[in-house]
Amino acid sequence: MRQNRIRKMERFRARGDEPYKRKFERTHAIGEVRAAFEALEKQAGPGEEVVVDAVLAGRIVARRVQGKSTFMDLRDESGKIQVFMGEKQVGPESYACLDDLDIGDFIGVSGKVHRTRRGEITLFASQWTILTKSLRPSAEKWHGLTDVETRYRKRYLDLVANPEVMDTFKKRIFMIQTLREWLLERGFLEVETPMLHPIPGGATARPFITHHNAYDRDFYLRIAPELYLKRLVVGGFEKVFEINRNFRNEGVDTRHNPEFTMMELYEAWQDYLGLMDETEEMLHHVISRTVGGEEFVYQGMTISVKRPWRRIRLYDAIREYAGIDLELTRDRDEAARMAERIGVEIDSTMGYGKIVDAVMSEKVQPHLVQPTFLYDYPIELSPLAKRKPDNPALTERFQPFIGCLEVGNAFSELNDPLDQRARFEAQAALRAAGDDEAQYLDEDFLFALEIGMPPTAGLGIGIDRLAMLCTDSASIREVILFPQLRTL
RNA sequence: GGACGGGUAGCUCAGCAGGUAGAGCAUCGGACUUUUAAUCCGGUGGCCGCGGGUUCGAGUCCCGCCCCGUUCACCA
Repeated sequence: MRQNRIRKMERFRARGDEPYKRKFERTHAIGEVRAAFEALEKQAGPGEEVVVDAVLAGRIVARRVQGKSTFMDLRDESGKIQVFMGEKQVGPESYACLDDLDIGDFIGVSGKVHRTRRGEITLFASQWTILTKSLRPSAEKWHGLTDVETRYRKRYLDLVANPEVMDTFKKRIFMIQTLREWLLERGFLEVETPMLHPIPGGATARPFITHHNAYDRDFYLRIAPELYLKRLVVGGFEKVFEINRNFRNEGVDTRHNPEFTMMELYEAWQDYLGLMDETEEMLHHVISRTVGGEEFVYQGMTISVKRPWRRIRLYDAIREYAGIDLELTRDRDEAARMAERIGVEIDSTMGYGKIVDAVMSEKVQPHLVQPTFLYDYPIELSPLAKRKPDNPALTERFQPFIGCLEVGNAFSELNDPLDQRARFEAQAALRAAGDDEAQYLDEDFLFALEIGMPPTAGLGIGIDRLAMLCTDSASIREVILFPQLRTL
């Protein structure tokens, strides 16, 4: 089949017609000409014929040949239009060359746009030219491309065969743009911090390791930008954010890709409750703009982002949904017994914090369909968050959940350098005890805190998960253009 | 890493009682100037994921491996 197409390509060349053209001047994108035509039709009187002259370019996605007339569907990024070519209209010589076209080829066409008798907006061609010859067929016209592995490994085929996939990614793009504009309008400055970290910090996760040859040092792909963004706040930036990739060397599933996109912001003079208000406003704005309303459906769940959102203390949520009161104890073993009694599996390596976290994910999270903030987390789970003044076992931290997905994480940032050092040391002890996800001690970050970071609140939003919600995608791979698969 | 499901033509899929590998679409040839999943007639096309085994004979049964999906474990 490929050989056949190469022969056709060569025939164009033999006729002195380059099959891989350079620039092509269009008068309209396909979507534009459709809109222009429909607008004129609305103005036109009854029986009055509407015609638009147009030069269009696009990929042939379907072809219906009828002897001396041929219909094709032509698609560009903005839409699809039917093209009619008649032997009389384009000339017999040019018409004969249509034999050398295939589905997948790019052509340029000029002519007049009318409606056919059957009501289809159609470009009646007077001339056409090959722009790019395709040498391989992509997919079947009716079923498209459904093989998930091919869709992910060869995303270009997915985009060609399944137009709704492009819609999904355009929604993601729009969502990020809306988020960025919201932040910029409120005076946040977008910054870029390193991807290569000498010490991986800012989250509890296993890092990817790489090597710098000239320095002969190992570096880690960042697991979070947090500690660098806070250094900027130390330096005097008061409102900063970054939208960029994080890398975590963990398992891959429908909600986790090894590289994922995170928005992190830091705001001086703010605390977690104030930031909760801002987060609610921000997510409400971004989601409702992206899905086109305050309600949307995610995996069969109807979700309303109408404000105000529910706010519930983590321990209260556990009491409500798990029926146990973990706040009564700080003892690891007792917490483990309570968790096991309600069927949550606990293993001996889990500390108090992880037990609370396990109960939350298994018993609480599945109920958080409508937007909900959980807040006030135990200190063991939050080594970078400020303690609550009235209860040093808790931190000023919250997480927004929507559609049972955890979409973010925020807290009043710990800016007491001595407390931060003690927390890092506790993490180091966990690490020594075999927890390879415990956080590393970053001496320079502590130095920065000793210089002084003003009161600050920080927020991270998982962009991919937000995109999943806005596009009703069951898997994170549906919202990442090139998701990570095993190399073949 | 475990469990379950899957890998057959370019695409979407059938075939499993072990007996020469099938359909639709695409493609190639023929008819057709208003079709839109066009229609009608005829044709081409396959390391049946990879490797081993059982058998006269394996897409089909057995063993090992690879890849994908779902899920559990770990995590965001």
